[in-house]
Formats: sequence, structure tokens, C-alpha cells
Amino acid sequence: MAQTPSIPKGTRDFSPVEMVRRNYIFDHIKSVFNKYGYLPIETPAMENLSTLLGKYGEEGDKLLFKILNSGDFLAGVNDDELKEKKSAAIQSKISEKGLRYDLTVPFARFVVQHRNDLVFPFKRYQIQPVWRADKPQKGRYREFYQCDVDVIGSPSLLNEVELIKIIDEVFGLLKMNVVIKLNNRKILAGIAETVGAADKMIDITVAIDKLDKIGIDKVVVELKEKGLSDEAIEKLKPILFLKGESAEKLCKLRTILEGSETGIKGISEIKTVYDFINGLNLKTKVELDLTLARGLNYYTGAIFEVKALDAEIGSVCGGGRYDDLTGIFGMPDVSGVGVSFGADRIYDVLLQLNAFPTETLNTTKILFVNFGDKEAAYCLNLLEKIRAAGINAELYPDAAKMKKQMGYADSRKIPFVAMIGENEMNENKISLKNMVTGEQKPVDLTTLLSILQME
RNA sequence: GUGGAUGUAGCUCAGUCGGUUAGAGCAUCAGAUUGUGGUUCUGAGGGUCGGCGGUUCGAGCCCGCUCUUCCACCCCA
Repeated sequence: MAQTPSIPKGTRDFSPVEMVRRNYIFDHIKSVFNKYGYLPIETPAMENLSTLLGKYGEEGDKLLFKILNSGDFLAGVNDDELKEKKSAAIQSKISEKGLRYDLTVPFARFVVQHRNDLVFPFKRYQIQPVWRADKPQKGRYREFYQCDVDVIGSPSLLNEVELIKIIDEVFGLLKMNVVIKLNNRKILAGIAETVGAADKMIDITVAIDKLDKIGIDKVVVELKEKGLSDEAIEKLKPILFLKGESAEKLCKLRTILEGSETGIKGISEIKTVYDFINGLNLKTKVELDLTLARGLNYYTGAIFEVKALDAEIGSVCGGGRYDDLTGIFGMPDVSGVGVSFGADRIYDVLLQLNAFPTETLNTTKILFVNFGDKEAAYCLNLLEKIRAAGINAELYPDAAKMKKQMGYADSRKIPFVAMIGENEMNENKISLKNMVTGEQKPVDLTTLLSILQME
């Protein structure tokens, strides 16, 4: 063999076993989405770059995969630009399409484009791969699936509550222990306002997000670097060290943020959500986490993040409310909220915890041994009847040696093998072998069907 | 984007101080067994030692560059 072929960095092949497991995740997620009245959509893998650029911040733009224009892509580039290797200037001329980076922005585009055909509030789900030109590492891929649920066109906090319920139900079905972390961008804005650095909200949230990891001293250093005054930092400190249960924290926070209208609004939003979910029978803990920031800057209200409790991995689900995502596409004042399940990370967690059900790969119930053309033709008739009864069955395609055909059944873990040679054909019988017990006996078709259906 | 590690058969990995023809287990294929799998025994195939260049009489081993994979940071699902 020449060189073994390979696939691009950060991408993966999925074997049949892996696909069975992935479908196990997708099927459960879909069933919950459907149950709450969400409808499926799909959008193309590639979007116009104008749709994608500028929506994910500067970092995000760098992580977009760009698609080279077809045909003579250098035609519009002038010699000077080429000679000076001005990548940025040339890029916009040679590439006008890119692979989608998430499902939310394409969804916003979809909503604006089809607004006249949609009924609002529009509840949709979308399960498709997305691509990021990130450096791959543990739990991070360049091609991965997101499972998005969003409701757009309704400002009601009942939607937040519904999403929390959906998260609770999905992870309940998958038997995964998780904690839902909840925060609100308005509170973060209120904090920034209160300490007198309203314009530094993002910097403040990113820094306090690291509090657990790097400790207060380094956070202070980082905030100073970002240009926050000592005075502001002193005001911020008591907020960072708020202790207690979520309700208690909220109460204290309300006093601190008194002067900020936005902050108070954020608190009352969170409180409303809590009041609703307290009446529900949630298995998952919903924790108020003031350090939860989330990078995407289009969030304006609630933000969610779900962490697996029994595995060291980043978040397995995240999302939030965005008040004006469609505004950038010319449709202002439409509020939406949604979350995204990271199927690949959920997969990694379940695998690590050995939490996949076992009997998932027995796709074929019975294999017919091939003894030659005459016998095979006879088997084909039987197969038709067996399959009509809803049983997965196959005939070995070649009249290979018995050892080979039995070995095939064995390694495919097919539980039954049917052997029909000249004798069986004459007697109108099927020699049925149970591959688990090794037991073998001649049966007629009716008996065979009832044995297979019992399993 | 920054820093660290890694790469030998399809897979997991040995390979001494730089020294003859690079090994093992698993997997694959064939035979023992022409209508019976798993277990066993015998045999076979399979290598650009990640790639390119350098040092050397001689490189899987030393040096440089590059790519891959993994880990940390940044960020993120």
C-alpha cells in the first residue's frame, strides 16, 4: 500500500458502532424537542460570508472557514495586492462563501428571509454540523454537531423556563448528571454600570469568569491591564465574593445594583424564571452563577450553560436570549432565546462514563448461509417473508466456506443462522442455529418467525 | 495565535551506546476442518521508522525545518 490516506485535522470518521451511539443521543434530543412543539429546519453548510462576518467578534471571524470562489478566483485581484501579499484585502475578493460557524446566525438569516411564511412565535430545532478553524484539542473539533432549539418572536420568560425544562429532560433521558448555570447579561451590564465602567462589561465578565481558575489576585491584574480603575475594582470585589444560595445572592445583589435600572431588570428576570421553575419537578439543579459570561456578544438577557458533573469537559450545552439578532439582517425588535446541545461532547462524556446502552448493534437478527445459486434463490423467498414480518435478515452474498460464513455471523454478532441445503429444501425445513447457545434444530417457517419475534 | 510533548506494520507498542536483514501482541488472510462460529495449533502477507534536509564510514536513534496527534494558555460546544 502506498501512503495511508487521512482526513483533515480536527475532523473524524464515525464507525457503525459510533453512529449507533450518536443516533442514540440525537434521537433522544429530537424526541424531547418534538414533544415541546419545536419544528425541524435545515440550512446550507455554506453561507455568504456577508451573513457570517462580524457576528462572532474579531476572534470568530478568524475561526471561519472560507471557501475559495470557483473559476478564475484571482481575476479581480490587482497585482499590487498580490505582490505585497495583503491577505486581508485579497481574501474578500477571492472568497465570498464560508462554512457556518454555528446554527444561530443562519437561523436568524432564515427567519428574516422567510418572515412572511413563518408563524410567530416560531419554535424550531436544527441538528447539523458546524465548522470552526480552531486548534483542535480534547473535546474540541473543527467539525462538530450542534443541536439547537430556539423560539423567536416572543419576549416571554416562559420560553427560558421551557428551555430549562427541555435541558432537564434531555439529560434525564441520557442519564447524565449535570448542573444548569444561569446568569443574565443585564446583571452583568448592571455590575459594570455600578462600578462605573459600563463600557468595560465584556472585559469584566471575561475576567470574573476566570475567578475560579486563576484566583482573585490574577483577576485583579487582568482587570487593571484592561484599564479598570482601582476604585472600580474595589467596588467589584464584594460582588465577586457573594456567597449563599441563589435566592440569597439575588437578594444581596439587588441592594448593590440599586442604582442601575438595567441591573434591577436583570435581577427581576432571573427571579421570575426561578419562581416558575420552583413549581416544576426538575431533577437538575439550576444555579445562579454570576461569573458565567459566555463569549457570544449577541446575548442580551438570560444566559445558560450546562456542565457535566461526572466528567472533566467543557460545557455540554449553552445558550441565551438575544433581543436583536435579526436586526442586523433588517428585521428589528424580534426577541428570541435558545440553547445548543453539544452532541460530540455529550458523546465523549457518555463514553467516558460507560453510559451507552449495550444491546444497540444487533442490527441483523438472522443470517442465511449461502450454499449455492439454487439454495440462495430458495432463501430469497423466505427472506422476503421474514423481512415482511419486520425482522432484519440477510443472506451471505457468496457461496463461501461454512467457516467463513459462520465467522461473519459471529463477528457481526448476528444471533441466529439459518442453513438450507438440499436436505432442508426437500423436507421444507430450516436448520436454525442459535449462535449464543450453540443449539441447532430443524424448524418450519412459522416456528422460525415466532422464535425470532420472541427475542 | 503562544508554549510543551508526540510520531516505528491496520491497531497498541518494544527497539540497548549510532552498527549486519527493524521486532512483539492484537487484527487480517490461508491451512489443520469440502455442512458449523467463538477456543486451540501451524503458516503467510503487511514498514518511505510522519515528511524534507543535514552530521556521519554508517541514522529508527543525533541536529534543523515542516506536518500530524495530544496537553496547557486564549477562546469555545
